Amino acid sequence: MLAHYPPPATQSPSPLVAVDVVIFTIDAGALKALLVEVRSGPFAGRWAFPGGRVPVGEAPEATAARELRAQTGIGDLYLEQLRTFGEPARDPHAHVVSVAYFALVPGMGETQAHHPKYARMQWFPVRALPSLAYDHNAVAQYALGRLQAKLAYTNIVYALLPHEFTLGELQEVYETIRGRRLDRRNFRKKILALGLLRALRRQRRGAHRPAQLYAFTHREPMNIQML
Amino acid sequence: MLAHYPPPATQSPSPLVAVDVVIFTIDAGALKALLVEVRSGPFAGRWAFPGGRVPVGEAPEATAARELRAQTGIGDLYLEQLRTFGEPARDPHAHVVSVAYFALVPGMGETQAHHPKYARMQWFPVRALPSLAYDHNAVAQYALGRLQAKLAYTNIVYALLPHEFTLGELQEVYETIRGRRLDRRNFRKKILALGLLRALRRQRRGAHRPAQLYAFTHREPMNIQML
DNA sequence: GCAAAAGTGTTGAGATTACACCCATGC
DNA sequence: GCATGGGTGTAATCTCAACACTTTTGC
Repeated sequence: MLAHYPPPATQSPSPLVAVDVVIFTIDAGALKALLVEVRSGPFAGRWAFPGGRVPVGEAPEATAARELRAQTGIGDLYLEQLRTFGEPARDPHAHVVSVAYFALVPGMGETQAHHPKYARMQWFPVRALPSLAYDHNAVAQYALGRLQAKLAYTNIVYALLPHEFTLGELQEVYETIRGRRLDRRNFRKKILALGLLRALRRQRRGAHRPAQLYAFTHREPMNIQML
Repeated sequence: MLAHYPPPATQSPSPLVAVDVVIFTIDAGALKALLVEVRSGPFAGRWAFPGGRVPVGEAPEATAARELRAQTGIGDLYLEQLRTFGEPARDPHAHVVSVAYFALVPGMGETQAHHPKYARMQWFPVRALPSLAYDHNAVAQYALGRLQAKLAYTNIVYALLPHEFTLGELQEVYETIRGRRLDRRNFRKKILALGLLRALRRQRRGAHRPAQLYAFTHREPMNIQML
């Protein structure tokens, strides 16, 4: 778009611009985040959140979505800006100002894609992350705080759940992220009173008594007092 | 710090990095923001939030604090990151990724400093801002939303008030920012019950009945359910 | 029949709202 | 004396938290 403006060689040097994406999912009753192994540089061999450089002419959010799709195959997800991390020392190789994003994908994404930049890719439980490259442990902590906070006053849980789910599964997501148990009767009263769910005509059959299936009436982010 | 790493001429070009600072204050019973007049470029003559380029080796937050002090003389203030705006089209001159900050200064700062980059500097009522340069109207809207939200669950009002103040003045700040009237008795009960204030031994004398003066017990940001 | 998850109401405590009158001062 | 903002309490309502038993199914 702005290609007719040449790179500003005459201007004073600027830090590099990058994005990092913290992708959360719920898997096996645990909150997990996707990490990739850094292949080269001072942090080679360490785990980090997926990301990449922002080229001139592309919005950082577009870079985040594009890199995510390229590296993981994940296309449809909830993506919001988290915070920008710009300490000069966060990357010893160069001063990189990184816009961190925060993404949610529903249960088990089959993310087995590959990317030349990274050796491996794996979901890690958020409560037990390894020592990460760059300042990514701080990024992870910030992202978890944001997720916990937004769970209370928005409806973004929808992005962590498949299209149909039981109230038990929904409650389990809340309990997993907030890290404490909730009363089942109070939870159901509250969530149903909000009118965000519609009961489907189907039930989930499992090892025990069948459970009513529900779906969200709206699958866009809304501000609502949930908990 | 990282001066021994030369500017990455070998790397692909990166957007420029800048900061913009939305400074709020309460003045004459109105919420105001500080704007400067852009002197050159496509937006010459328009108003914008103060800001500047982030040099290699400096954290964006440090740039924001430094520019603010240089341009306005304001040194001691509340400063937090707001959000990063990086749409390529936001600045027609070049792709500038700008980290926006959000600052609060207590009543009437005597900010009459000058800076060669800007012609004029002036406080504008936030509810009646002119058409701003870049995407700064969107930045303003985002900042106002953040201020309103944080007023409800933190104690950051302290940064908008002088060291001593009356409960009436405190309530007026809340009413100004939230844009609606509050019940005086309920407000006082609530705010005093939080234990964030201590009554001083002095009173404010004015045109009418003298009012008890209060001060905050803590002047650091804390998360607390205020309203 | 038994283990395991689903489903369902009531009560008490605390928080929030609504509301009206007297007080101290400057002019 | 009057206009103006300061100061104070109570009752009704709503919200939130605590709490136990029955149902349905697979095995």
